[in-house]
Amino acid sequence: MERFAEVCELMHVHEDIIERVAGVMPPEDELFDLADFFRVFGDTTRIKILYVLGQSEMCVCDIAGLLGMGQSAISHQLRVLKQMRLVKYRKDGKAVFYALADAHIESILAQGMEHIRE
Amino acid sequence: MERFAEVCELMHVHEDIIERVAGVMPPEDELFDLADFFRVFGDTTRIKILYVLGQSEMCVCDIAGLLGMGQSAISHQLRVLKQMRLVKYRKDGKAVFYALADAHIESILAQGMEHIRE
DNA sequence: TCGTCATATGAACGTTTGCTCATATGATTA
DNA sequence: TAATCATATGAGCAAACGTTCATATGACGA
Repeated sequence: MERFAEVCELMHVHEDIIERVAGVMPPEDELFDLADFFRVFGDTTRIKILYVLGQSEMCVCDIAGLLGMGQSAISHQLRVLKQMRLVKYRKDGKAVFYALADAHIESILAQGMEHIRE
Repeated sequence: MERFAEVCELMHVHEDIIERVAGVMPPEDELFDLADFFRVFGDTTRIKILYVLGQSEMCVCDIAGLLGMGQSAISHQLRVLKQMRLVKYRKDGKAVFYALADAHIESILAQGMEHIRE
C-alpha cells in the first residue's frame, strides 16, 4: 500500500493487521465528535460544574460562589456544556437554573473516577 | 458566607443548597486528576489511537500508517497515553508494540459513543 | 419608567496544546 | 564496527483554550 510507504520501510510485516483494522474504523467525523465530547470533560472548571450539578440543580450565581470563580467564567463554561447537551436549564425570573441533562453523565464521571483510583 | 458576597447580592436564596453541596465535594486534586484523565480522550488523534489499539496491539509505525500521520506525532501522543496509563507496551527488537492498558478504556469510549448518537 | 439584579456575550490576553522538523537512542544486520 | 531501522525526544510555531474585563440583555421591583 502506497499510503504506508513514506512512514516505514518494513511495511510488509504487519500489513494483515492494518488491513483488518482499517476495515472496521468508524467514520472520521464520528471519531471527531467523540473527541469533542470528551474534550468538554477535560477541564477542571467544567468537571466541577458537572459534579455540583450532579448534587442539585443550581443557578449560575450559586455555582460561581461554590467554586469561588467569577460569574462570567462560569457562564462561558455553561455555554460549552449546554452546546454539548451535558446540561439543561430552566428560567425562573431573573435566575437560570442548570441541571445535568441526563444520568449518563454521572455514570461517565463515575467511570473516570474509578480509573484514576487504581 | 463572605466567600459568596462578591459574586451575588442575593446570596441568602440558595444558601442551603450551597452548604450541602460544598460538604460533599471531592478534594480539589481528585477533580483535577479527573479532568486530566478526560483531557486525554479529548483529542482526535488520541481517540483514533485508542480505537485502533482496541482492535489489535500495534507498533508505532502501524498506527502512523493507519492514521496517515507522522511517526513523531504518534510517538508524542503515545507518551501522553502511556503517562495516563491508558496504554501499555512491550518491546520486540526494534519495534515497540502498544496495546490498551485495560478493558475499562473501551467501555469509556463506548459510553461516549452512546451519548453522541442520541 | 427607572434602577437593580442575574445572566450572557465579545474582545483581549496569556497559557496550553499538537504538530513538524531535526536529532538522539538503542537494537538489529551486514 | 558501521550502517540501518524503529522509536523517542526537544525546540519552535501556529492554533485552540480559559479567564478577565467591559458591556449587553432581559426581568423584576420601586
